[in-house]
Amino acid sequence: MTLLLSHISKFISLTPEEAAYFESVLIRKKLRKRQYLIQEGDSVKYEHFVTKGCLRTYEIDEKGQEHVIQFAVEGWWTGDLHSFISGDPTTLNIDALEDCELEMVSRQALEDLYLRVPKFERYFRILIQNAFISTNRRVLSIMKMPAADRYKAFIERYPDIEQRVPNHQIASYLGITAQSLSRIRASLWNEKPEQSVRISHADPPHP
Amino acid sequence: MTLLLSHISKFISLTPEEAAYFESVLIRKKLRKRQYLIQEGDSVKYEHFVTKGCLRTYEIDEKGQEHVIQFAVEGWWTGDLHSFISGDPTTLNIDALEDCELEMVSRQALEDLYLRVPKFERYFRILIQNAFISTNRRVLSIMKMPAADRYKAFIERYPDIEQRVPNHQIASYLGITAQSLSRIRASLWNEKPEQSVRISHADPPHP
DNA sequence: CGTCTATTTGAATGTACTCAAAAGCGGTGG
DNA sequence: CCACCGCTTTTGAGTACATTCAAATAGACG
Repeated sequence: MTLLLSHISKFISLTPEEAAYFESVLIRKKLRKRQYLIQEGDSVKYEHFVTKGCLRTYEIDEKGQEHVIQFAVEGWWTGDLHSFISGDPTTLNIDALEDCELEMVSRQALEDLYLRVPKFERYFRILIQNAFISTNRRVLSIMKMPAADRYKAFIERYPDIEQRVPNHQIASYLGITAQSLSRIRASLWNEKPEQSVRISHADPPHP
Repeated sequence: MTLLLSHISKFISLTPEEAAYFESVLIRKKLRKRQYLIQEGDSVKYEHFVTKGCLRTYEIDEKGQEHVIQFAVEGWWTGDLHSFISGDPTTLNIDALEDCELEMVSRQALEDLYLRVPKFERYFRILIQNAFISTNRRVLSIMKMPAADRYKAFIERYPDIEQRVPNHQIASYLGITAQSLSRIRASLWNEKPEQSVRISHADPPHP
């Protein structure tokens, strides 16, 4: 069974026919590292499920600053729901941090799917519900935790992502600069020196 | 037609029977100012639609600091989706800022409703979708805007709420202290003195 | 009126930022 | 294979914005 179908089956159960129908509307796509999936100004036509690789969603503000909104790895959906639904041009960019493989559903296919297999309405409701809950948590964590704690929480929660994504992008996700993150990491070194040797040749910085 | 039904009819259309069935599962509730709707530790049994009044959702951190997550006025849903769905005890508090009237749906009633009138699955999917999109925007605005701009954006977007809610709670919603908000407001005074007298008669700006 | 809460203001502190530059790492082409 | 180039990470110094603590003023409500 594909990664996507097994993901779906955690929430709803499909007959073989329903599963086959669903698979028939999917579009597959490969992306090379650094390629864009979506660029600012596009009208977003698909929602994307990641079967392989890692992507990031970010926005660029007036000052040219990038703000990372989301990382997506295997088993995650990504895209821009707002543009996907409204058809408005997106303000977001999504690009591949690694070579990627995606399964995509178009708006039309999804609407048809909702009518033909209403269970999918439930599947996506639950997905979005979970996404909503976790975004809410993120708002709270930005408001109530200092940056260092947010970083610790991040590596706790997404240890896999932390390994695959450059620090300055994690910094952006956390809402701080790369420099600040670097200093935070340095201060964690002193705090718990045991954990510092995890990767390999990483010596504690030394003045 | 009730406020709730007219809200629903913006997204799905119901037959009179479906509407009647829906209304039959609703529970009405009144709340006096300062009363709790939900308290930390509760297992949340209902989602609540506000037909009258104004409520706030907040969390208290280890240091005893309150963090306002949401305000809800007429036409909004409020509650704790996470606890509502999982049954876990909530970490949130919701209380009434004014005397309130609510319509409530229980988890069981909602599940039954989904089965009997699957269109509701769509209604709530769309609701949550919108909530998700706007929370995402909030994350971005916290990350990329200074507090003063966030405040300006807030009063633009929710002029009604701004009138009804004490400043220190707006400050909390914005993720800043009441003192900081007070200084921000003072600085807006100098910046655009014309707007400061909005309520009474408009004098030509004059330093 | 008096009490309680909300708002404002001041002064000192702190956290994260900007600007700038050095060091580290990785990929590419000669 | 190595030298070079570009990008990432680190470090330093000075700055800005928001915080804390404290106290005064202003409003609301009984």
